[in-house]
Amino acid sequence: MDTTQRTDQQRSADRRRRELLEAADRVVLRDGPQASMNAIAAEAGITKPILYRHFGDKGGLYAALAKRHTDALLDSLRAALDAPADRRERVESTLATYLAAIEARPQVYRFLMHPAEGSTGGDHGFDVGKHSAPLLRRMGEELAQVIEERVDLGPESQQLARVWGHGIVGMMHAAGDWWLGERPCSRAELVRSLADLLWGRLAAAGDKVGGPGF
Amino acid sequence: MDTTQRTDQQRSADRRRRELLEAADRVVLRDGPQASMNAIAAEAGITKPILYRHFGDKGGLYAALAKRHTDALLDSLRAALDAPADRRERVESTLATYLAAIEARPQVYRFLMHPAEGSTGGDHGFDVGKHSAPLLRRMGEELAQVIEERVDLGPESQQLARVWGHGIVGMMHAAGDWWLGERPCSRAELVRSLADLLWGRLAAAGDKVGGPGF
DNA sequence: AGTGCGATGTTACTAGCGGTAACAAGAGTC
DNA sequence: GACTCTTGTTACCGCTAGTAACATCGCACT
Repeated sequence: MDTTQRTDQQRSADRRRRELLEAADRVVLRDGPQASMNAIAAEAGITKPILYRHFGDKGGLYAALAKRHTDALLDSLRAALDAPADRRERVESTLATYLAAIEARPQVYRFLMHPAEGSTGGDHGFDVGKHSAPLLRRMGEELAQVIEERVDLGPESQQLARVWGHGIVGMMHAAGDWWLGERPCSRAELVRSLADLLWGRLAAAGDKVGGPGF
Repeated sequence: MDTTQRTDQQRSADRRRRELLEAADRVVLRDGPQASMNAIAAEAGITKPILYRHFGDKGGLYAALAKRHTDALLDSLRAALDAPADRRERVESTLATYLAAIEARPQVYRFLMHPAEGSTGGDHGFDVGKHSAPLLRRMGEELAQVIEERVDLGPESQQLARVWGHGIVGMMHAAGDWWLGERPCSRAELVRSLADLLWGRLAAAGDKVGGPGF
């Protein structure tokens, strides 16, 4: 039968694909997101057309690469987010997990967030339009779902949860990006400061001397 | 004297530079951030080397272009941020100003946030490393300064203000990006939801039925 | 055996990019 | 008139993403 044959072939192709992805990973981690297809092919010990047969174009390869890392990060975030602890604790541990991840592998992080969008060759540049940083979107949606499941927000809870999901993820991302560049404080301090912000300390704090009119 | 002469020449060069920037603006707004130097030169009615004499390389041109828009946006944000009103009002009007700006000119916004980082030609690709989105950084620092000037945060206020500045800007950015893509609600609703988040509604809300253990 | 077929791999190429060198021409100064 | 500075050009380099055409191995089928 050709079913078993096709299965064998497909399995072999899948293994090859994984090997190629691992090679691409090494190159991207070494050369940054602007790693060339030639360099990736060389690292894998083959030549360009094979890469194109497997992934279509550069965008396809990058999307496959990003999906792997995104899935891994989201898994660890989910674990922190769904832990049986009180809300503040869960928020802090999620923040800490994210920050630890980007601290441990900053190149992966940069690749996921700024994946070298401007493909220059020809008109076949992969459509960057909306998919600028899929990881952020996915994290936002994920968080929104958790919020909506577990927090009582009254009517319009779904919409509010989505706004908050994307907003909180953006806060975490921007603060993490800045922190990674300047390292102005420890990770624990950053986590506490952000959690304090989410816990309404901005509203609770008083005005500074000089009055609100100035 | 050659002082007046040089002044004349410089003024003429500056005018030319401004014209070139406006042409580049038109092309970037039409073709997106991956607009080619050839296209920009053609739009300006000249050829490439002139662009390179004025701006050094593509990164220089993009930086000059970004600075113009960034300055303009920051000016209007500062106005909202420094208005003589109470804190919540100021926060809401700043959020509204930002969202109105990105809604009015989404292409400008995309250019500022995702400026086609991966320059492919040669090794002279402009160093994207840390300067991924200078606008976000500048906004974060600006906001941090305002917070530190006007809000009483006790000791370590400076560091806390900077974390919050970058965090809030990131929240605004991510939520705005998502909102611009999906338009799930009106601008006013988004502003209120985000302000509610900053005002601690996440901490104040109760758990949903099912208990915190689930 | 031989014959086809589908995957794997190569070399050699195109078109377009960022960036530069070399050269031509106008304008003001001595 | 010669000298210099700025503005502009054409023609090129090395690189990129992506493709076409050809070679080759393994396997099934008759």
